[in-house]
Amino acid sequence: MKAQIVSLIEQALNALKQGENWPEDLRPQVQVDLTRDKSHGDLASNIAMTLAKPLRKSPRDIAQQIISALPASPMVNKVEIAGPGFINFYLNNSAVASVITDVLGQGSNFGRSTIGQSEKVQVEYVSANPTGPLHVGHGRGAAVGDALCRLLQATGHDVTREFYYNDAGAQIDNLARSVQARCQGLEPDSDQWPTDGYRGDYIKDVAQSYLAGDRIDAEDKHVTGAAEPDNLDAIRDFAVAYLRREQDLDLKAFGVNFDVYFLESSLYSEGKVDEAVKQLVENGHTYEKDGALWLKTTDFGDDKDRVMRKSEGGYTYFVPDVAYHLNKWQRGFSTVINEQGADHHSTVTRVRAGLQALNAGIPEAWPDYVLHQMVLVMRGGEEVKISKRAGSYVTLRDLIDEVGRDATRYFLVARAASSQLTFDIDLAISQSNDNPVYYIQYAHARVCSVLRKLAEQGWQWSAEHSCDTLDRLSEEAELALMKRLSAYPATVTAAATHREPHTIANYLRELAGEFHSYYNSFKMLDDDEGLRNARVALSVAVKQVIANGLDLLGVSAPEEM
RNA sequence: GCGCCCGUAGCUCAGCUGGAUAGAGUAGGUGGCUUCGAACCACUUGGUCGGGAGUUCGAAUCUCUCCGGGCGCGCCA
Repeated sequence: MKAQIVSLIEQALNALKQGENWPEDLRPQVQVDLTRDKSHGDLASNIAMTLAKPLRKSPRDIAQQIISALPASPMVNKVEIAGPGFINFYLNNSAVASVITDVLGQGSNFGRSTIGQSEKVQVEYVSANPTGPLHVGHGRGAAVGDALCRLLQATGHDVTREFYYNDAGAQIDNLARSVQARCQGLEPDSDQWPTDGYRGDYIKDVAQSYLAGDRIDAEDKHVTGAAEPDNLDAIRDFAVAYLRREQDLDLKAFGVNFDVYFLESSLYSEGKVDEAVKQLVENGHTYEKDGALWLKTTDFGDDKDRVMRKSEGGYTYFVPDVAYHLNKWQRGFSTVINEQGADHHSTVTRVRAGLQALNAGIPEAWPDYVLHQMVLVMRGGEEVKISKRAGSYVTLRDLIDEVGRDATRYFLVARAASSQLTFDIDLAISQSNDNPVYYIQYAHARVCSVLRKLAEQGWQWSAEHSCDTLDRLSEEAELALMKRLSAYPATVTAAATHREPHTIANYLRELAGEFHSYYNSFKMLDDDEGLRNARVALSVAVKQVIANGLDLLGVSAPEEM
């Protein structure tokens, strides 16, 4: 209905443009918003105020001209000028109620759109190295990244979900030596414990499994333990596969899946790293200094140049990173979104600089980044430090087990990624009934309950027939609910374009709140058949939109609780 | 010192590309189940939107500058 009002205003403006001598280049953007206060009507536009300066007239005069030029519309009851020059539109009830017909007709497709035009988009998220179980920070990345993917799919993008991990290099060597030490019966506090070794108890589990000769089946790796404590290579392969499998299980329990697992080692084995380096050297953006090879990232906005090849001969991590992103570009992803922890934000400039230096026609601001800030974990009133090496640790699986999958996902995705997040485990566990996610789910379950009750009473209801009775919905609460429902599609597209899945959580909270309030004030299953059918239709529409929205967040919509 | 993020009610946080009297949860207070599920609702207490300056019809929102907190600033990833 918003689009129709915008169209009416545009027609009025075009008419005015003929009569008046408006500047040619004046192309006003018509903005129409749902009003916050019902005394301001249903929809309002600030167009007159934005035109005041270029036209050198008072906003209220312009508003009056626009109103006079507005074409008649069956959905508009009244138009008023208010305040400094707002144009307020009052809609008739049937125009507002048409959203119910839309929701019931479109079902799970309500809110979905094709604005993405099947653009190939890749989202890389989690991308944890296989050196330990996933922790809360990874959980936030998983929740945000997955919700982003769902949003992009809902808006018509062709989405690929990708997980990149480092299965070679110094960290993996540390891992292998740590497992080996456990195989030899060493404890982390031993003098002989490897420097920078991983001290967590899970290392002991890996060692035991290796010595037992277990077979490990991870998503992309299958390894049998060689049971030889001296064979560091075998231990390395086994440990990586073991921890990859653990992460797979964590992600599966969290309801997060990937299309592609990309191994850093493949970039080396397929010569992609050497190719990228060669290209960078040929393009003249590198130089030798102190026995190392440097990339002049300062040519592309970095504050200092970066070492590509260390004096000992190995590449620094960002070289395979650049090769990896070149590979993404070559795979045809016009948009790539990297969801990462903000502690790695320094890679953004570096990767982009490397890609520019390749001179491969990649846009300067490519790829996109969504960076989430740190998660502060509270337990027993104290902050739990996350340290893999120390082994003090809140794993994602602990959270799922203790708090529940739905609540964990909701908590981690309900806040803006740019804000730090305090996850109070005690609160999430002990007061789990006051959890906002249950509040939303409860609204859904309530409608399901109403439908069960309806059937028990022997009453019939169908979406098709109820549409004739929607004019019975005239209570303030009902009109407000319907307006809220009609705002859903725009909420979805905005969340997708701005990459802000948390706005869906906000929307659902408000929708659920309005529904609970409505439910407590009015009887759904009224004896009056017309009124009853109309109210049930509204309730079912609310249930549908809650289900659609929760699905975007990866949270379930239970029929009973 | 430089870069990024944050600073809104006691606490945790929303406030869409600037819009009409700043919102929610939680905590505190008072009420509401013989009636569709009380995991709910109604009312109520509580804020110089960190400070200051600027941009304009209008700023929590944009710009600048201070103050405070987080995270980065490796020939680690």
